[in-house]
Amino acid sequence: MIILMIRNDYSKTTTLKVKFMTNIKDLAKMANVSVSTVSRVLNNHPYVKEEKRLAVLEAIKKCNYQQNINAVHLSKGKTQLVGVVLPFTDLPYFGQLLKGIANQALEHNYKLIIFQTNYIESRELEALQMLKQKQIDSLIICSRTCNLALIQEYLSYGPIVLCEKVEDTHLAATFVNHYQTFMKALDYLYEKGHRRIGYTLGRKTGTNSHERQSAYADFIKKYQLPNNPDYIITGCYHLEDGAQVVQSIQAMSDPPSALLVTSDQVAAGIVAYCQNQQIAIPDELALIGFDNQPIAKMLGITTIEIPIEEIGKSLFLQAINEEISSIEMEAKLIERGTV
Amino acid sequence: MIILMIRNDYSKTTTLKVKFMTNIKDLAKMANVSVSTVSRVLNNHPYVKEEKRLAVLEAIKKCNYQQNINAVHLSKGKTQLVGVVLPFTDLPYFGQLLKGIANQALEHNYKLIIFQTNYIESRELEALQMLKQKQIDSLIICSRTCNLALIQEYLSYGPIVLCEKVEDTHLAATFVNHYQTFMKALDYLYEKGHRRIGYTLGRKTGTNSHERQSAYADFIKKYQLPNNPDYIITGCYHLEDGAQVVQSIQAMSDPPSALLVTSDQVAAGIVAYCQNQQIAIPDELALIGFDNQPIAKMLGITTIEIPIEEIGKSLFLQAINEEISSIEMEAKLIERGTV
DNA sequence: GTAAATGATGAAACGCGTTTCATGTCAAAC
DNA sequence: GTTTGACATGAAACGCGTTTCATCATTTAC
Repeated sequence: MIILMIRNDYSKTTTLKVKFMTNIKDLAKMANVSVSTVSRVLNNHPYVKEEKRLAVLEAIKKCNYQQNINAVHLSKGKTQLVGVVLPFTDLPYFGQLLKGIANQALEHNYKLIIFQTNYIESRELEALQMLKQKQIDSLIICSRTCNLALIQEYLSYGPIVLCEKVEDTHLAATFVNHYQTFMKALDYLYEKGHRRIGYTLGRKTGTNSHERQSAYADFIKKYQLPNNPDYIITGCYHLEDGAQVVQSIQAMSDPPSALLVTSDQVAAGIVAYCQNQQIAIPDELALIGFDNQPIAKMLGITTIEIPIEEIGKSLFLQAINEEISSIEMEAKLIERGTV
Repeated sequence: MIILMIRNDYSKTTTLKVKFMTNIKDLAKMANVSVSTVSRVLNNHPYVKEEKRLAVLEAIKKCNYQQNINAVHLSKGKTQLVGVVLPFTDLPYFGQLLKGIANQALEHNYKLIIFQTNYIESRELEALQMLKQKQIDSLIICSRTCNLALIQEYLSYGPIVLCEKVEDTHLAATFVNHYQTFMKALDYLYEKGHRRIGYTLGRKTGTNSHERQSAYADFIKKYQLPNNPDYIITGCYHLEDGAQVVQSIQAMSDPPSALLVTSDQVAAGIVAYCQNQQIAIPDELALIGFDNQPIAKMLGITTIEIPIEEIGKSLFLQAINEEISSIEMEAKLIERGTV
């Protein structure tokens, strides 16, 4: 039930307020100096006599002055704002990534503006537009659905940083080599005797998914394993998707004996549902998750650790740096009980 | 291991670019109209002859024109930006809240600017400053550590919305009645025969924690139960804090038989650790979580459902509305297997 | 046929800082 | 005693749209 009480009308206050806003010109008058001098004081520039500086400072205090930051932005052509494009804010992976970015932003006195896209291309475009419009100084794209070429068109308006492996471009990026990582995990399962290996993905498209797919393709070619398209299960993002994964496996005549899972969340969902269905892990079904989230530790899920916060940190630093760099982060297999 | 390759220098490009930026004045010249007319076209105002409109539109296309949004902001005194203050971005609760806010922001053509505070007061102050500086039109404070009086000082600069019960003020808010909810849960446990009931909190301070505390105090008074300060365990935010909770309970001579837990995450951590320690749930320890997250469903945790996304939605709507309202959301006990 | 309403359009003011440039002062340098 | 460099300061240009106001052209109304 919702209880609603209307208590006040805000608008009246606003109209009045406007007149009372002091600007730099008023300050100049009050302190008997020029606006230039006020600006110098405001920005801590040298060449202001202590006497005048104090006068300005006093005027500022007296009238509760506050810079209109929009004027500053217009004037400077910079906003100290970095855009962050990410599909969802409620997936732990992106939550942590954002945390890593946010902590650095704080340290460098930048603010973040969030574009939650739900993987809708037009929203990514909006973010790019804002770069062009100079509302943000640079843009971090944590995951995208739009074309790489499109992004490149906007490169001249400010740094754009990606979280995926990009070749031969002027784009900065921090990423893990998902091909290599996935291959390592597959090899590990092979060594452990698995020959029917499946995997789950979030979405079919996207660089990281493609890398995983091509690693898998190379893997089955390498060991001359049969290619079973059923073994690829997409649309797995959340904990609750785990049940569905197990169900679709159960429906197979020749189900996989091991699964490489999108994230630890999904892996946890699988573990839980298997417990429910009395499917023994790892004997009947082996699992490797991704990210090494707390939940993986809790449930003893073998996983691939990805330094998400570190990546976030790196992404941010690239966003505010002129130099374009490409940074690869190392992922690490953490053996626990699900293989 | 990190591989870094410096590929290019961005700065050269920027300096050049500036000269090539077209502005509204240029457009006016190109289309042979006044800047006012260009502005009218840009903003879809009436009273422009189709002929001129087309001329302007063509000029826009021809020179790849893009508004300098900072100039717009300065001129209009609005930014279509809403600030969101939240302590952490990587807690599911806040992730979901943000999702609810973000979805509405999108729908109303607003962007969000995130202030991750880690509960550091100065960062909350920064957000308030940005309201004063007009960088944001309004501010949503999901959780705060600063004084309410401080917030009120900034109220004249724009709407501020809180996510807690506030009395007798000009502050808008959407919240759940944590006192009532907590009491309901306590009563429920009492009915089920529990007399030694403890609870965990994130932090000791904060309105919501206080409400829970005072509900608890009233509860034990009502039933004349002993007041055992050990039964209150603070600092519980994450999954992994669950283990510590169980450990501290195990160390008690007279441990609680039931626990009201901060969040489903923490409850899940407790469940996992209890499984580990072979503590039977609910027989040896009953649990009620909060939020009704997927993990609670997965693990069969009895919990209090809180419509987080709904709250987020409401918070946003309040943020962009002139009217100041106070909206209470209903929480619901969901019985599962941990009581 | 004239008054009134409506449509169109541009000049100029406004929002508000930052930064460059020209000018002036004063002390150290030779 | 004059040159030079460092220190100080203000006027003005600049960044770029939005909006008001005045003006003029058409319609519509009666």
